Amino acid sequence: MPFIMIPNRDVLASLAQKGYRITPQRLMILQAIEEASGHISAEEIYEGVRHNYAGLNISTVYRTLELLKVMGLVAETDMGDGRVRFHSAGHDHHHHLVCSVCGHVIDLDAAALAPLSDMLIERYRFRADLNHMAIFGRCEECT
Amino acid sequence: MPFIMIPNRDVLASLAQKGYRITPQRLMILQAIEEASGHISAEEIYEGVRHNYAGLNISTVYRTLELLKVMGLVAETDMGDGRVRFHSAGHDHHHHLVCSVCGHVIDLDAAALAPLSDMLIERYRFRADLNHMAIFGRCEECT
DNA sequence: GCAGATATTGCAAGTGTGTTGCAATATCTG
DNA sequence: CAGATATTGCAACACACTTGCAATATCTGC
Repeated sequence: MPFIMIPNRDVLASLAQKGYRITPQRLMILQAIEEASGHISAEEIYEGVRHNYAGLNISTVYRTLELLKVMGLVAETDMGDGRVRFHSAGHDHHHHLVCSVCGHVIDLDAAALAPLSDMLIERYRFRADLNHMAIFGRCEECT
Repeated sequence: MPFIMIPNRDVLASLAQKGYRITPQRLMILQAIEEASGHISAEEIYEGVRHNYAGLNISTVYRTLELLKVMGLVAETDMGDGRVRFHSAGHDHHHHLVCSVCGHVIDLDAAALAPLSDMLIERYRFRADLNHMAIFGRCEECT
C-alpha cells in the first residue's frame, strides 16, 4: 500500500457520512484532482496515480469520478477534445475560453456570465446551468 | 437507383465547382438534412436515407457530413447527448437552449449573444466562435 | 480487536460513436 | 466513350467510457 497524502477532510467526511467508504484508490484519485493545475482527464488521473500504485484500474477512476460528480465534489467540463475534464468543485466557479487553435484555456469568473443568465431567464424563462461552461474561439495570439 | 429530389442548387454548384462529385448518396444525405425539422444526427440521416436506398453505408454519411462541414454547408452542434447533430447552414444562425430534463431545444437567435461576444473581445481579446452554441439548463416546464 | 455485512475493486468483455485502408465502382472531362 | 480520379462499401479499427461478476477491502457492532 503506497504512501498517501491526506486530501480535504470535508470531502472525506461527505463520503463517510453517506455510507461510502474511504479507500486508498479514492484518496489517491482525490489527491490527483486537487494537485492538478487546471483541468484533468480520467486518463491523466489514471496515469498519475499509477506512478505510485500500479494496481489501479481505469474503471475505478471512472466510477470514482462519477461518484464525486454526483456528490458535487468535482465539476466536469467538456473542452471539446473528445474527453471530459474535471476539477475540484472547491475552487471558485468559473468558465473557460478555449482556443480552438492552440488549445490555451482562459478562465473566466462566474460573474462574467451573469448578464447572459439573467437575459435567458427574463426572455425565455430558461434557467441556464452555466457552471464550468466552455466557450470556443481564438485567443489573442491565434487571431 | 432510387428516386431523388433535387436539393438546393447552390449547394450542388459549390460541390461541383471544387471538383467534388455529385453522387446519389450525397443528394440523399443533403435532402435528409434539409428536410429534417431541427437537428439531425449521422445515425438518423443514415436510417432515414436507407428507407429509400438500403445500400448506403454509415461511413459515407460521416464522410459526407465532414465534407459539408468543411465547406460550410452544414453546421454542427454538440447537444450533450453523446453524438453530434447537424443542420443546414442555409438557415439563420442561431443558438440552442437545451433542457437537461426533458431534452427540449429552444432556438435563440444569433443577436442574443452579441453582448457576450463583445464583452469577451473587449475584456479578454478572445474572439468567441458562438455559432450554434448549446447552453444547458432547465426550461420553464421543468423548473 | 474480530466477525459479518456490504461497498468497492480489478478484470475482461462490451458499447456507442466515429474513423480508416483498400479494392471495386461511379462520376466527370475532353 | 475512354481514361483519370473521386467516391463508395466493407470490414476492421480507435477511443472513451461502461458493466457484470467474483474476489477483496472497509466499516460497524460487539
